[in-house]
Amino acid sequence: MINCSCFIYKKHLIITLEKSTKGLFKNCYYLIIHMSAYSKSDTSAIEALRKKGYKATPQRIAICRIALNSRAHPSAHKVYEEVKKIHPTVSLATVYKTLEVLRDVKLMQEINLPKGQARFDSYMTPHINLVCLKCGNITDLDDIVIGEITRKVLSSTKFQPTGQRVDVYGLCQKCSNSK
Amino acid sequence: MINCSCFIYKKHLIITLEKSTKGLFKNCYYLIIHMSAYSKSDTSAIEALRKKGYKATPQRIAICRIALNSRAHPSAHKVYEEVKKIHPTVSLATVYKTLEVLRDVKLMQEINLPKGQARFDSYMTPHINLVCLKCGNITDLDDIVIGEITRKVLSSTKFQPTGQRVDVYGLCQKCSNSK
DNA sequence: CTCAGTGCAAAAGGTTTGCATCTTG
DNA sequence: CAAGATGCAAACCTTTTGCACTGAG
Repeated sequence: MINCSCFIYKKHLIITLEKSTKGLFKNCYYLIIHMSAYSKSDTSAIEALRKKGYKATPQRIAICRIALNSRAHPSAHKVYEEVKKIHPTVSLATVYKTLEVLRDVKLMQEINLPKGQARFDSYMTPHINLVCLKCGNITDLDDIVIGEITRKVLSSTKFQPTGQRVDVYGLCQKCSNSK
Repeated sequence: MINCSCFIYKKHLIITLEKSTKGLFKNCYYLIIHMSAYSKSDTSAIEALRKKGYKATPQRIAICRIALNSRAHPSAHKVYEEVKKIHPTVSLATVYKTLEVLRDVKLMQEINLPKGQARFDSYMTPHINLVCLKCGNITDLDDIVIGEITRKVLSSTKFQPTGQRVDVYGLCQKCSNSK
């Protein structure tokens, strides 16, 4: 076992090499590893797709990598922009079809907002979306209250819940300060 | 003070006249009053509009009457269809503009759903929307849990909430039976 | 009498679809 | 090699906008 200090910067894991490890990599002081290339989601996404009978095409894997690793709640168009950097010939239609598939295999959910396009959320644990009405940013907030909701629906109605969404609209700290 | 029995049938208040009151209306045994003509929302909507500097035009009042008295979470187009029965020349653009105004004066909120158009909800007390993924019906459910959400956001973040929405997706009783 | 509101038509998105071509399993 | 996926363009739909005209306050 080797101990070394490391930190994460813009989706890269940056490892500072100590004397003991430096010898292993000539002329190197740091190891910079792009995390998405090693992220778990690739294989787990492929599995999830195949389990439901979907084919794991390169386009779909690229879309998964981008959409599932982002906590920024990207729009379909934003995902498209990112995917194009890897697959320049990809089409918006494919992105839409893939996002539909990812919803089907329960890897993400859709957030529909007033005025504008759908946004996508790969954080599937029930949570609160804090939607800023000024800058449009969406941040997630975990809370136990949320788990109660499905339980209440089940106990008081004949409705069969399969998913849920909790949005709180308002102003984020930045926007309420600058108002 | 006059006591008489009455009941409501299809938005009409039906008053059965007793001996004591019968004399006041010659040859009448019932008074049938169309409630929407006397519903509170007309005057309260007009007040709410004027308070914010909006003019209370006949079109707006008609849209209020329809949109605010419906618990069916109508779409903009559905509201338009209904309003046209009263104002045949009304345009969809006016409906959209008015719904925007009604949101602004806090008389209703918008529900954005996957695949399709926005739906409108005039029930402004925090509640749960039970959205059936098969038939598209939306029913409301009151629960105290919901009131907790804003409180939690306030106590654990710097976010300034102004509104909220809780949707639970799934199958309504009818659809889960017929599946 | 004035400014906001209306209605029309056209524009502007975002999303979906049809279809020939290409790929995965 | 067959079923399914891609990519392109066109179609779709909901929503918004521009503008001349009308009506509420």
